[in-house]
Amino acid sequence: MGTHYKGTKKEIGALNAYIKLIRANESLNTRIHRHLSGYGISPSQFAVMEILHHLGPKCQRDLGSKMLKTGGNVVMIIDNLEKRGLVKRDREGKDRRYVNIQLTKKGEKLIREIFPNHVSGIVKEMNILNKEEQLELGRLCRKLGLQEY
Amino acid sequence: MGTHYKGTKKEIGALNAYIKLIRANESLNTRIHRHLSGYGISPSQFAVMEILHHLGPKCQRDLGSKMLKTGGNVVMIIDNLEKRGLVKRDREGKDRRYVNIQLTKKGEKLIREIFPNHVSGIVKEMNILNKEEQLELGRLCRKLGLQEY
DNA sequence: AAATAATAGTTCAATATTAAACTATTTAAT
DNA sequence: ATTAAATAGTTTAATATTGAACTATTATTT
Repeated sequence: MGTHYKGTKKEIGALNAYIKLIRANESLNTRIHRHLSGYGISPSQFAVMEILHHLGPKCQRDLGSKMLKTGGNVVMIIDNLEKRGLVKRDREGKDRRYVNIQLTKKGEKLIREIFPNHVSGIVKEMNILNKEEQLELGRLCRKLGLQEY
Repeated sequence: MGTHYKGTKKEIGALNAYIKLIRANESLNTRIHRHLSGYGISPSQFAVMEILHHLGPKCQRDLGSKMLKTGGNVVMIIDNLEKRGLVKRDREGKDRRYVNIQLTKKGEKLIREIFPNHVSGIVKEMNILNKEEQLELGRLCRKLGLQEY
């Protein structure tokens, strides 16, 4: 593990931490999303349904900013969820630019069915870290994520 | 920040740490890869070129396993790099199943040009954590990434 | 009020990504 | 040696993802 780049200690330290972060993320995500394939649902589709389930209806812009994805991407994800009858679009607010997205009955039923597996998968994976380590990981990641340039 | 799910403390702790990990990763990656767009090179293409630059020629299977990507995906990435004359395929080993991938002169020149910006971007981002925090982040991430089920 | 800015969403082209079916080659089993 | 199993790579279909150009609507400026 670790970088093969020859640089200053500061550079090597930064690269090693970064590489481990992205590898942990990719490896965890692969395992945690494995159970979704049985439902024919993609990780992005699941992410949208989870937000709608826990936070209620949201416009596409809000969904995109929560998932850190672009507008065009959100259109595609919602299109595919709508085709399967899991969410519906509604453009009836005062401001006609916004499209409100909400789960259908079918979508609500599905996310209630899937979500417990999702949680137990995450718990199982994160369990290799104790409570304090999980808190520390969260603290470090939050510092990194919050930066803006 | 944090989950809105109502569950046990253990569940909430695991979910919060996980969410912060993936958000840090997505947010960091977006910023760190920004400089690539000027070269018309995608993050995946860059990842391949970086591996070939630091470790020498590799077959597609090895590239895939280092990047945690599927075989079909590697084919596509190499196709696009090959079209631009940045890498070349070579199927001349004893075992004719393997395709050896190596940087062309043009590819080598480009990665030498891009890589310093990449390193300085990562250093700049990781700099919000001190040396000890970077080590601790690496340790925690490695534990998470190494799990196998 | 008319012109201009900004905002939400859509479309499009290019690349990424996976999973599954497939081809070609090599290795193992009988 | 022939068959069976494993391995490396390719192809295909579906979804994801971005960035850029575009439409429609609302807010701001003058």
